[in-house]
Amino acid sequence: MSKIHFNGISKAKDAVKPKGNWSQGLVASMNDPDLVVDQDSVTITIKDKYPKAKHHFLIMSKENIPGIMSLNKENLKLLHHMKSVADKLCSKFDDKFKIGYHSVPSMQRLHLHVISDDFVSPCLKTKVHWNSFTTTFFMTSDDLIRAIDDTGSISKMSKQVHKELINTPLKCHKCNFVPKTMPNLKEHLLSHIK
DNA sequence: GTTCTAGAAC
DNA sequence: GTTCTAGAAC
Repeated sequence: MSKIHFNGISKAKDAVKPKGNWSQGLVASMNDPDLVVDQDSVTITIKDKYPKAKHHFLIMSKENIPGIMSLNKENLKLLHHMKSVADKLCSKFDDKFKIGYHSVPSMQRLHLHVISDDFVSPCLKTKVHWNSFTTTFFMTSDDLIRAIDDTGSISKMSKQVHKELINTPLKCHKCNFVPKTMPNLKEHLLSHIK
């Protein structure tokens, strides 16, 4: 009887991932000409790589602000400007839009979601996706600016509330329909398209 | 954030 | 048997 020995070659984990991890994906997208649609001295507007609706953009800060938890009153001018950029972008379309921030963002770098409220897209797949835009997990730009104006910072959402919001039972955002499954919801959403 | 997929739900 | 969800990813 003999033991099997690893020879050291089997674990080549460093060779597989040459670049930064997934949470830096948006920063990488800022340099992707296929995704950038507009920019000015302080913001870059990109198309979300995995759009959750017919139109889904991200207004990003060029300044390295990690996320909403890093904001303070010195950023108020920037926040108002980002909202202004979002409004101007929306005016190019007939669709109704939601403009706001995720309470617990997954990706690094401050980014404002600008998303049409049809939510018809192959990339919308999970309950997490749905609830991140249709519950209070989605903080409107106006509410976020008001919070910074009032208190000077964004209070961190508790793990408990985060979990509850993300696990909220599916419900249509436009009517009282309660779908049983995500495919069920996606089919229903088509009925709200003009 | 996405991909993959085991096993729960149907 | 197929659909769908939910957790790991070294």
